[in-house]
Amino acid sequence: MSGRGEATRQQLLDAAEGVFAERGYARATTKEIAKAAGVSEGTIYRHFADKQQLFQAVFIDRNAANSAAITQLPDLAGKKTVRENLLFLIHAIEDVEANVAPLQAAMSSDAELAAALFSSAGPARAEMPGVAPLEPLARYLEAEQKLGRVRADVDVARAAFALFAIPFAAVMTGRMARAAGVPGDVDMVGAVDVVLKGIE
Amino acid sequence: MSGRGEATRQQLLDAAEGVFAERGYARATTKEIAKAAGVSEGTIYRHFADKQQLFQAVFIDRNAANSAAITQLPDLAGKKTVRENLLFLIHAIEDVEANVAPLQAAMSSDAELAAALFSSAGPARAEMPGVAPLEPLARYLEAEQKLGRVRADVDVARAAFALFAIPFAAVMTGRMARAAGVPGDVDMVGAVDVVLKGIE
Amino acid sequence: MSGRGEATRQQLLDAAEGVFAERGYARATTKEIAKAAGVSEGTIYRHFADKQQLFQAVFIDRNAANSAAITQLPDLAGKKTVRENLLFLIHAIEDVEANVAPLQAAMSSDAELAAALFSSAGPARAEMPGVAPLEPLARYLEAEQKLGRVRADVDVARAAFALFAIPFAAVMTGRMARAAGVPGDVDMVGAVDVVLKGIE
Amino acid sequence: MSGRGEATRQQLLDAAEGVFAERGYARATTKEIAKAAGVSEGTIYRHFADKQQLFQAVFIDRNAANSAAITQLPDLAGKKTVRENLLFLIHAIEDVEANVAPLQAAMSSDAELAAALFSSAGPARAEMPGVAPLEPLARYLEAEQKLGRVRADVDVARAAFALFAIPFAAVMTGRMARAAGVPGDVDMVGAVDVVLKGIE
DNA sequence: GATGAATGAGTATTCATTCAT
DNA sequence: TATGAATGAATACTCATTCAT
Repeated sequence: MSGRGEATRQQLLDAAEGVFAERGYARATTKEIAKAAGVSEGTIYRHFADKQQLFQAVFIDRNAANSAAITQLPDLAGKKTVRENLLFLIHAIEDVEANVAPLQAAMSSDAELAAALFSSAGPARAEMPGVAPLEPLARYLEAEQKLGRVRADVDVARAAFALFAIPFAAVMTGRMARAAGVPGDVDMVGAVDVVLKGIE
Repeated sequence: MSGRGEATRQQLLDAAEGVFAERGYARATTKEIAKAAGVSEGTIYRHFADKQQLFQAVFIDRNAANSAAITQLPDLAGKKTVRENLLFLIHAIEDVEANVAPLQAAMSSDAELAAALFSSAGPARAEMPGVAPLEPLARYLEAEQKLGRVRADVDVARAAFALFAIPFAAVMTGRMARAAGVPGDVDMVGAVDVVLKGIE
Repeated sequence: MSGRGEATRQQLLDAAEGVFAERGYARATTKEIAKAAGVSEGTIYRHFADKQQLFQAVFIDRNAANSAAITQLPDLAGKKTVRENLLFLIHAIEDVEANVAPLQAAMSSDAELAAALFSSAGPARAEMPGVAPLEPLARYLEAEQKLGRVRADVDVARAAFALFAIPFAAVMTGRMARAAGVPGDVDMVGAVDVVLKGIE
Repeated sequence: MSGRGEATRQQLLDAAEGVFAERGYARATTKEIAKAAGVSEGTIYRHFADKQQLFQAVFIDRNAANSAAITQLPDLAGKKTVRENLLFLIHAIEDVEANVAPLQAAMSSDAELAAALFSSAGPARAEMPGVAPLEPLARYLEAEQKLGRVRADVDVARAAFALFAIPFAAVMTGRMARAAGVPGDVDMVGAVDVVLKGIE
């Protein structure tokens, strides 16, 4: 809320996000982050207790922005076609995952880091970054079910997972493929259409 | 003729797999790996040029065993029911992913590592660990399609991805959830049933 | 403005010179150098990119001081006697060589080090440490030749080498003898007198 | 004197000389020496107590061969011209120094190594490798002096050093120059001629 | 005698973190 | 607040040496 201090904090968060995403948590050095933020190394420690706290801050920050975007999506129910809405949703999830994936990867390859991050306040599963979109997706399907645009015998939770899995897997395998230097494009739309047939 | 040396190599591969999975690539120290293998640190370098090569060896080793198991699964076509076969396949994929996931995570959080690993002999996407099951799955669906047990208008490649995404996402999110100390069980069977409805 | 940092750098240069001279390049450990300089090991790398650059810095530093002393000696021509001047020169060269010899030894026993040191900016032979005194010596003889105090038929370059070789060999063999625990004194003055007879 | 054992010992000495000369003592690894000798690493220790003893053996071996060549040179006195004989001598010394120089450099840059080498039996200065040629050279001059071909007022010891210094310095500076990638040719003959003028 | 697998002490270098200015 | 010099613990890797076969 104040001037100088808050500004550098934001610079640090932005710089850190980029470096963490590019290099991974372990390979990201405080030196590089400081340089990217245009501040001295010592300055990091005036704003964050240590590297882990900086990571956590980035993670929370990014996730807040993303989940805000997704949470209000169930309102689409009833408008346009189900297919259009679902494709919209799927791409939204893809964006979210693409944003969080690098941070997630860093976390999931480092048990200690993950544990430390969630140790104090074990978050509800719904709030867990990366899985967060599941809930709004289920609620959207439920809404459409009430409107009769989704079959009554569909288990919305299961269906939500089947749909969510598509952009999730697409982003993850895409990352790996790119890292390996292989073209990793996936036809998400086609895959969603398959699932759609079982739902509508 | 392959006595002492080969045995040590195996011990190292086994120990390394565990440590890499637990700590991630960067946090895994050669010291810890050597200790877990019950050998001295120097011994690692008699068997592997460096840490990266050790990781690569573990990765290839594990993946070879796993993909062997999956590749011969398309033969199931025509036997039992499609649902039984698919559930069997999905669980097989789950096993594979569960095995490779930790190494994958280690890799995908470290772009440089991944690049180095696949740089020399860029593998075809089909051989890429983690995505390898996609191909056999598609071939299985194709076989069933010819037998009339899968709808003719289904794009088998897209459907395969939709199915593959389920155990893939289940394993990955499960790992993350466990790391975060949250119960992360997913009803894979239910999700597969949703997709099945669009296929059969 | 050049306070703390510059002081530490000087301490490091001084300490490193001693350790390199005593132990040779390879046997000189960064640990010992740091200890001798009264700083931590990490500090070395804040001032020098690596051990080799530290050595190079020491080498250049020492040589700069020494060659400055010698370069202005040709001005002696015409004053005192030729013999007095030459003996003065010869002792000056002895001092220079005594200073540079340990570093030279460290270098000449390590071809890769030497190559690396001079690779980028291949210096002219005249500037090469250890041989640097040759040129001023030749110029002094030339000046005396014009004054008629050195025979006209003397090739000054050759004569300079014959004279230069005396303190050079004296210092080098002296070092070796001392290392071997043998008294290695050489009568440089007598040797110079022999050469003088062929010149005057 | 026996078959296999003695042969491998010689192979090791030859290989070691090459590697020591090329890499210097510290940079020379037992692995590389063993490979160059075409034997296994362990074999070295069947023939030499440790790396230092191997170095010592090489050093003594090489020096014995060289000094044998030089010791019998004083017999030249009276034959041909003094200049021809001296040039012949100077080139012989050059050869000796060229052979021993790398080993010498290794030694003189490593006080501990030198001390260890000469610790047990402190050799007389005359036997000290690298300075060994001084004595025969002095004796040759003395012989010529008696024959009246060298001036009576010349101090043969001093003159010997002045002459010896020329090939010594030529070889040493030549090594350094070559290492630095600079052409380091020296006109030894011209330098000797200068000294000759003071002697004949 | 010879091998080569195993050792473990040692080395240069990195990097998160601290602290005087 | 910010700096950047200093730290020191940690790390991957090397290499002379040992020893069972």
